[in-house]
Amino acid sequence: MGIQKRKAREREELRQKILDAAEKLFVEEGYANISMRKIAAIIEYSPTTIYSFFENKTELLSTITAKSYKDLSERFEKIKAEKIDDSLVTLKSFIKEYILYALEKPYNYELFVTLCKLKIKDGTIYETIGDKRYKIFHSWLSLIAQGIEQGKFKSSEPVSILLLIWNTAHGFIMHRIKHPTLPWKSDEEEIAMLMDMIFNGLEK
Amino acid sequence: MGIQKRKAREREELRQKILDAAEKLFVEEGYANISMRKIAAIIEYSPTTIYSFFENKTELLSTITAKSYKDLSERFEKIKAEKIDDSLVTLKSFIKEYILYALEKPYNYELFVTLCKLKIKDGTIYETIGDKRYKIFHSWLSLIAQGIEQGKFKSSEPVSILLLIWNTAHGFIMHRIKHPTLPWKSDEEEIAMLMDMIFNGLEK
Amino acid sequence: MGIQKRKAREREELRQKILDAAEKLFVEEGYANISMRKIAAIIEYSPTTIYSFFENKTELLSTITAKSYKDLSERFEKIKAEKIDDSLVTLKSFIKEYILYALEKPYNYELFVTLCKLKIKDGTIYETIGDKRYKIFHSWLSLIAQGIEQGKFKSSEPVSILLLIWNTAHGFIMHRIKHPTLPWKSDEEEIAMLMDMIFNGLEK
Amino acid sequence: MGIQKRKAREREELRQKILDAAEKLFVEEGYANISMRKIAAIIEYSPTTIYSFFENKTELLSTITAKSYKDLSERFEKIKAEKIDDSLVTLKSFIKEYILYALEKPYNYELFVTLCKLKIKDGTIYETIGDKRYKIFHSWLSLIAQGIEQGKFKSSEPVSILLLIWNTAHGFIMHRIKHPTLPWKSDEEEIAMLMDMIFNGLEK
DNA sequence: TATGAATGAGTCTTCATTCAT
DNA sequence: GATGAATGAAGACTCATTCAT
Repeated sequence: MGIQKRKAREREELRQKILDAAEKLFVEEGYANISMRKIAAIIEYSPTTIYSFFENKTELLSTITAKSYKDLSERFEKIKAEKIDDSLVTLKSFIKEYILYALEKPYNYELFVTLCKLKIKDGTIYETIGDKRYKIFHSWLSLIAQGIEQGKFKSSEPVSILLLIWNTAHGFIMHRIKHPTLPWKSDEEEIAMLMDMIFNGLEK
Repeated sequence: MGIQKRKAREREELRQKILDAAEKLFVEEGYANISMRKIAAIIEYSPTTIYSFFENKTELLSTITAKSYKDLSERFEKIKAEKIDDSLVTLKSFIKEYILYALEKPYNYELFVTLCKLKIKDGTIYETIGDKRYKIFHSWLSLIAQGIEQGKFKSSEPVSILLLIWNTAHGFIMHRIKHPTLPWKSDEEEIAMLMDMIFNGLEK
Repeated sequence: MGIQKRKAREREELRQKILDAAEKLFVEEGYANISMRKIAAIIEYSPTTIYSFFENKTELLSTITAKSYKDLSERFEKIKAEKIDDSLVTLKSFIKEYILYALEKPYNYELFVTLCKLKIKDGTIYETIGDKRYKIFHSWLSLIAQGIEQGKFKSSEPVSILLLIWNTAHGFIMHRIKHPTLPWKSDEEEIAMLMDMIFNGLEK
Repeated sequence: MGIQKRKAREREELRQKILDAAEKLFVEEGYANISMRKIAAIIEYSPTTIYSFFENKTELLSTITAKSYKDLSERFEKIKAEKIDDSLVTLKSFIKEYILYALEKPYNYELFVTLCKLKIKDGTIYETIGDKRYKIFHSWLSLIAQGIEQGKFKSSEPVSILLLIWNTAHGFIMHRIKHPTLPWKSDEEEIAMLMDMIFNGLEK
């Protein structure tokens, strides 16, 4: 039975190599320039082999996307696990983590932003990519709600506050990524300035 | 003479149809997926016809871009013409106009954002698309500098303030465009909330 | 009626301009790079205009070819007109003229060589381009025949002698044209050397 | 193993078919009119298939050319190997071989002649096709030099003699190929006549 | 008579995908 | 399970040619 196990393991490794190669291309040349041939060339297998793992290019790409999103999700799970009492402090670490992740893996962030569909209904936020559901902003929203209850915000509308924060973070991230030649300070400093503006603007 | 006029008009209309089709493709499939063939298919003419209007793909694309930017530029010229005394009031109308324009012509805005290259050197901002130079943010920057001199801002760094404002506006615009199903309030209200946050956050 | 005359003259001039432009392209960029568009651009008329003079590209090109050949023909007529007594002297001036013309208008020469069909039957030489018949080598052949009668050649076969001479001239011309960087002497000297070799080789 | 061998053979045959088709096009329509599509049509495969054998059109064409030249080269190596003492005798066999090869493989010869670039500097001859260097005429030149030293030629300029010989051979070859309906004698006889003319013309 | 407008076929090349093995 | 071979569709672009005016 050891043989079968090894085979399965090797196969899983090859699958991973494909995904890594695709992500590499994605990061280096952008979404539009991922080609099955190029992936095959990197892993030194024939293009056909890729098709034994993924139905077609679309499936491969959406697998990568899902992985990106999962990565981001997991980061947040870690923070949540730390269980900090102060709602705003926790919220701020979420935001910071979000921005840092985006700057670290800009292409993944762009993919996520491009493909994620959001809907908010009855104070609950639905986040879907393809068929899968996620819940990153869920925690943001409940932290904001807590903050409102504790009388910390000028506004009393959690959804509006969430959007203001999310939009603002996003704007910074995109410009930071797309205009690297602008005179940015260090990421730490930029994020601090941004946070200052946001929370000075929103807190009572 | 009437015949020639009509012909010229029809031709101009066709030219416009080409540009519209290209913009449509841009927004639906992204910059990389604009193809001469697809444009031709949309306008129901042969690809060759497009070449009777534009030298090549590059020229076509830069025409679209330049037009977007010119539109935006012109809006600002109008505001500037109104000559308001209070620097911050003027700045706010600029920002509002910027956002309103972007929401009104989202394709144009996206193109502009995608292709515009910015550089700031010695407190001057250089904005280039292809070979052409523009100067939209110029006025923002000097208004901010004025505001600083008048002791209105916490920070004394005009460039940082400019970037904070610009980023924030951009983040709102993109999300407002890309996630239309989110529970946005009216544009007026959203902009008001955004401005509140920004200026409460930045002003002394 | 002067008006009609003028119109006819203008039209003939335009036709000539087309041919000149085509020949220019032909000389500058080679047979393969003559395009109707380029011709039209040179004469500053629309491509369609050319079609009112020539059925199609093929007809235009064969017109040029015919003209080239006619040029060459006429040169020889001039020499013939000079009526020199000594058959070999006349033959030599023909050959020299042939080579000089070819070096002067190399593209025309190439066209002529490419398109001319030769047949020799019963000591008579038939030279055709398309449908037209010419008679350049006719005179060569009869001069050679005279030379043989006068006991000047080793061989007594006029056709073989003609071919030897023609081949040899052609080889020099083509290499002279195609390999301009080789260390050629002046055309005069090269031709003299060639003639020496040919006639020392063939004469008794 | 038999299967793999057969496959390899079939593939090699297909490769050869591509080269043959290209050569056919070259001769029928000229170098400029060889197109990947036309080749594909001749071999009844899709154009893409050709790209699995050759990187691009340039590589295909230079493969043909290189092959032509190599063929010719090898013939000469054989003669050289025979080491004959008399310089002029050897030279004559070289020339004869050159002509025979050209008549046997006229397409190859034409390609070689079309693409080979020659330069002579300081009595050395440089023969290049694309990037590659060859040395066919090298031996001719040194044999001629020997002949001069042995007082066999009227002229004492090896380069001029080489060119005279080469030009003359070329002229015969091209006409022999291009005008097959002329009343040529057998190749042997024609070559003999040509040699007679050349060497009677050049030798003391 | 001359042309502006339009096209279909062709140029090289790349790519996702399939199929027999 | 992996692949070599092959393809059809698409990419930008050029050109000879036609047709209505």
